[in-house]
Amino acid sequence: MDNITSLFKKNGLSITDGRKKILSYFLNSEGALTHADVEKNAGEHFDRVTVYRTLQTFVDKGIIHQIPTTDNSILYALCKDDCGAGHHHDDHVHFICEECEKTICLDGVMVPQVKLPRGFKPRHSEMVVKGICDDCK
Amino acid sequence: MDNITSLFKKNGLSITDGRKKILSYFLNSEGALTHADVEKNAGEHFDRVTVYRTLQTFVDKGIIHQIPTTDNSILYALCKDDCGAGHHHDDHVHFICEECEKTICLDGVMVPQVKLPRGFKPRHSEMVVKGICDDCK
DNA sequence: GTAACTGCAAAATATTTGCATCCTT
DNA sequence: AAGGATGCAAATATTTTGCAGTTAC
Repeated sequence: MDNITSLFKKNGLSITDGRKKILSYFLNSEGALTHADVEKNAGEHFDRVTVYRTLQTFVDKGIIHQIPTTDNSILYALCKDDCGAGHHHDDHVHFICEECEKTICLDGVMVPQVKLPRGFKPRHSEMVVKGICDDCK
Repeated sequence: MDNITSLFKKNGLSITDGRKKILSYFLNSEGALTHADVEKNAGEHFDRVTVYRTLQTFVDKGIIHQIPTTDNSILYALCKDDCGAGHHHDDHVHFICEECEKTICLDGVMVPQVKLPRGFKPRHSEMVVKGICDDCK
């Protein structure tokens, strides 16, 4: 039983051809992908709706996570091994380079907790840092 | 000639009623707003298209900037240099209530510094926390 | 008067939902 | 066989574009 299969099993997902191909695409790309990338390049034609549902399922199960962007296209990237359904505790800081415009996952930099005023219940925190990345400096 | 007028002048923009009202809304909110916020709450009804174009113009001129989120809703906030003297609207955390959909500026909660990997130069940090606000809890 | 701005209509895109069919277990 | 997954069609929602009328300078 390969990695992909066991990952699906672990999350209670049926092992289907489409899911295997889409996840393989992420593993082989080692980077963030858009919905359009998946729809066009995941190896065969997948219905647009199937891609929406598959990506959402992967996000829900903690297999991939979303990276915020300012251009109306959400990026998706693989999560670290220890993510599970509901708890993306690899919630890390994202860095946007103002030079090359690339968005980079700073996997080693966790979003810090902040103390909120009385009565505020946090559910999800996001932190985006803009500046100049290592390649462009 | 007030702040708003001179700011538009400085950027070569015509001084129109709509732009003044939308920018005033940002100044009075002192925080991040979505397209929908502007369309609904900027003081009068603005055409959806006008809001798109106005926000884009402000971004292009460096009057406001975009804060990416993962839910397909871009946040817009005033840029530092254009805030009133001594006011640094961008340094605090923004809270978005998932119940009432309001965006709240937590003026007392500063965005924490994070330690970035070698070679990364931060210029600007944003932090957005989503959850349930004091009113909706 | 001219160029820039706005609003309406409509086109183009993107996302969600319902349902019938097919596949996994 | 049962429940989940997929694909198609269609309903919604979002964003962009074209153009004619209006406003700022």
